[in-house]
Amino acid sequence: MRRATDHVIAGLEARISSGELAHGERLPSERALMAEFGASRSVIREAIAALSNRGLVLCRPRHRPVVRRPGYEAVLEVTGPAVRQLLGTPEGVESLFRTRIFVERALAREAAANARREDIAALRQALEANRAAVEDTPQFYVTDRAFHRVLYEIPRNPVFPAVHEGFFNWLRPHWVKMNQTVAINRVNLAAHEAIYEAILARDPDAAEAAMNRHLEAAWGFVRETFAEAG
Amino acid sequence: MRRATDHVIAGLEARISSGELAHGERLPSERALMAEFGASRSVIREAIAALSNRGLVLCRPRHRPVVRRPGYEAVLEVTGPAVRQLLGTPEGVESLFRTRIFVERALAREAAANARREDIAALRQALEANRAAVEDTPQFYVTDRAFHRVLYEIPRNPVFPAVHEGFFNWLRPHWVKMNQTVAINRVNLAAHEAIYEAILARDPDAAEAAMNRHLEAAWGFVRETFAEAG
DNA sequence: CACAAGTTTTGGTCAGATCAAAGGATTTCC
DNA sequence: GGAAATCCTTTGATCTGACCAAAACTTGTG
Repeated sequence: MRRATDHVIAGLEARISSGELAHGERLPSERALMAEFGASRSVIREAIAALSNRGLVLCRPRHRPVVRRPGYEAVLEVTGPAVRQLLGTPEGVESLFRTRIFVERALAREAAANARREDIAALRQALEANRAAVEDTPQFYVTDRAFHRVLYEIPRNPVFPAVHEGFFNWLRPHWVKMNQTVAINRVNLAAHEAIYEAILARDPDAAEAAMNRHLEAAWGFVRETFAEAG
Repeated sequence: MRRATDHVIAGLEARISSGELAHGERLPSERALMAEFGASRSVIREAIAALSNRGLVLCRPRHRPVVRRPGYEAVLEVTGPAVRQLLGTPEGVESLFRTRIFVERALAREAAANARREDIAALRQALEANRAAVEDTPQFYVTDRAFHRVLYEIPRNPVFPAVHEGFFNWLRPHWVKMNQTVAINRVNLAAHEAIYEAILARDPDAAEAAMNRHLEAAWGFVRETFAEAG
């Protein structure tokens, strides 16, 4: 039992993945599509909504939907609303943060074992940006994020940068609520330095341990904020 | 700029998370909802579709939507269609498989370091099921999956079992296409034994290495199948 | 050539109607 | 009495046609 909507979805999906509808191009108007597929606007509209939820088109209210090349970022973006549901509860936040810790410990190990020369250069550059921004809390957040980003790029697997985006976007609300101070920035800077040193020394165990200390401490800060906020 | 649909979505979300609409209960009929929210069926329908995409309700064609408690499985399920888009390309499959390898290497290490007595018992039980099913290929697939599942449960973080579901469901089509033979089953069984031994010996490095060999070999089998299929 | 005003297109929403499947309620039959 | 077949109401899926306000496009003007 197929719904008419499914037919339209399949048709549009085909036209997108065949490249007939190119990335960045606007979708035909709803009325044009109803002529093309011989369906009413209801089903066209429903199909477009479905494509939007699959990350194939980007919909803004009152604007023509825009075709997007499916990518890992799109997947994470689509996942956003569902994840936010889970972040309503403290346990949800903790689960997600601990997942992040798990991933980044492994990333630190991976970096120590396999980082190339250019990776290490990128890491050092990010570290210097940290140092330069240590007095400027908002800017430090940006460079902090960039430092971790480098680690997600080292495996050269496009899934990881997308996961990085996901973690940071989902957890940001809980992060900015935190009391960010220059003192904490210094702690984090020192932690980054330790991680960098361990990676430079090609010592996976030390890198993992340093990352673990860093993120467990960060989690402690976040949890404190929770406790205060009640 | 708010759309009427957003209002209905918010209203239903509230009624769900407040428990007024309990898990497993059926949503009111579309006609009832349009009376309640003073909106036309179009917006009600669009709102329900949106909730479905957020994993808050489960929709089957021609059936009344059913309320679901938001959970990590729901998130992964919602992500499914988008991920499947990416799996259309061989690079997509490889990225996802390598992500799995990355995660399970870390899980093996984690297990060796922190598995409790009951975890190890579960692992041994799963391993024995592997042994018993080694001649029965379809059954071996089931027990194979169960063995890996145990590893995802060891960190006691609800995100991981959901990720396990995701990996297996997404990759299953590429797995079943593979030439599964008793010979391959034996290879995998031996690999599982090696992983188990390393975890039992509390040797993270050996556990990670064993897992790595296991999954790289598996990836080799999958890739061969690709090459044959063209 | 840029910018403002006017016109057409188009997404968001509504109202009302049809149809076939789902879900009960009812009756039939062992 | 309980399982199975049958009837009837509800309800999801789809269609038609319409209206409005915001976008997108066109045109006139400085």
